[in-house]
Amino acid sequence: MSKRLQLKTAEIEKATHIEYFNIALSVDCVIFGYEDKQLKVLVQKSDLAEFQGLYSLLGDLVRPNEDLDDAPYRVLSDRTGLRDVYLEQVHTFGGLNRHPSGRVVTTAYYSLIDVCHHALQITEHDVHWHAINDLKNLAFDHKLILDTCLERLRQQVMEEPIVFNLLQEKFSLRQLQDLYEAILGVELDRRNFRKRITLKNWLVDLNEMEEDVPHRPGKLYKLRTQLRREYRMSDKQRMQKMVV
Amino acid sequence: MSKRLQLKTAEIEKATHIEYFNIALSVDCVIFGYEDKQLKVLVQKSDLAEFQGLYSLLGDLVRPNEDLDDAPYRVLSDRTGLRDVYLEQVHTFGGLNRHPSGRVVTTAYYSLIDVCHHALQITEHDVHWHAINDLKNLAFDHKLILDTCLERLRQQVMEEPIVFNLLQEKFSLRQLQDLYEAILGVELDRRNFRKRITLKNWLVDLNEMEEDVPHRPGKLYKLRTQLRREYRMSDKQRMQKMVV
DNA sequence: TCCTTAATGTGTTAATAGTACATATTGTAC
DNA sequence: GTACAATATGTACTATTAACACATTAAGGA
Repeated sequence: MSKRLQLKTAEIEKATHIEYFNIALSVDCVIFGYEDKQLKVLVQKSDLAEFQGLYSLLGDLVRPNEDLDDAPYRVLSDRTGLRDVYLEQVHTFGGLNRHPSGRVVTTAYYSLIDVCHHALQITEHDVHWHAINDLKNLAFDHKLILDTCLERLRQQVMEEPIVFNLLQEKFSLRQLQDLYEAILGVELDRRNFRKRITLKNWLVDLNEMEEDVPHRPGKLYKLRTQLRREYRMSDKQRMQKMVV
Repeated sequence: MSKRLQLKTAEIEKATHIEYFNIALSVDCVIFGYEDKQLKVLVQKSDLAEFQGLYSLLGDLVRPNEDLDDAPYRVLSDRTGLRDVYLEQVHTFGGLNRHPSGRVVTTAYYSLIDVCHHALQITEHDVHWHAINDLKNLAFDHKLILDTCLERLRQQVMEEPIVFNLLQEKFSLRQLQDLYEAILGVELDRRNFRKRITLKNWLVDLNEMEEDVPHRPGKLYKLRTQLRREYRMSDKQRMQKMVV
């Protein structure tokens, strides 16, 4: 696509003059994981002098021939090796000075992935998991982006069966409750938690037991196959399905 | 800002080569109004041949030196004369072929304004209110944008006191219920509705009565002054307040 | 003036969801 | 086999939601 493309609308005709195309568009991914009873996020060392010593989220510029919603999918695929991840667009941040190198507007997505997934491979040595609670500062406005995504995640976990993307296929109710507590940052009553979960009818009892635990083993469950399919899809895939 | 700006990060250094800056960024506003017991939206005739006869939302390209969240505010101000409107960012649409003239990514906002506001002036002759229920097609992907914003509005009306932006200062409970019904598209029980509203403690009884109605007049209420201030602010203003 | 009409204004009950809390059971480890 | 620690389950209380019926007030016409 050339910058001298055939512009047809009045509003776009002005663009060539004032160089409207001088805004770059990026995506930033808040990639959540769950490990050691802690909610974690994938970060990397910032490569900007301004932010020396700070971590930043994983992101990239959107390519000229790339659908916006494909970009975070590509970032996930490139940096973690994972495909078919859960992805959700959250907010677009367009402050004038959010990027020290120029005008970059970024769309934030959050993703939920299984830290133990066999296909997960983090090759870049400076990319690593970091507990949410220990992150006070991030490069750019990435702390704001993280907080915004975390808030959205907290809103959604009680309504939609999405947290299972953070767990392995089989899990006990205790593990599930630990996860919810890590996400919400509160302690939950075990009996009421079990009641709420069973009421939602999301789970299937596998009639299997935990193994190699230093206490009485709990029953194992998995997410209903139907729901597992539905909530492993990216935003874009879901939207396409809605249209169909 | 020159296109030859000092790029510092690796990811942005690639930009100059591949012409990443060839993506234009726009905002589109779903401006809701309420009239004749119907939820309406401000639309205008599309000026593109491809969409002849179709309406489109009000939008504009984001200016190089303009904060993203300021752009819809400017659109509102330019096209309706209104300032201090309620504005909420909803979603960013970045499909490859959503704009026939080139690559334009758009961030959608919805706004709630009072159709009877004294400062409201729609000067452009092709801009007008259109009932939501009669709109089957819009230019571009604007029908999808409208639907997405409407869905978000429906999610929010029961939680936050925002619908009052659509009404004049004084209103009866019947008028308020009609408005909720128009937004949600369902009929509500009068007694349960009144109970829910009074429980939320949003309203102040003005000890005044409706006048010039062809039936028994109802009591008039207004939104608490505190809330009225809080929920008349734009997204950006609220976020700034949160930081402070 | 009185009666009809149409809308406002309020209360009760049943069902459902949510919260607080106690006891029995099972497997591990000593 | 006994102490321990975690699983598993039930019950009473409260709050919220949903369904539903009747009295009251003003307008308008006979």
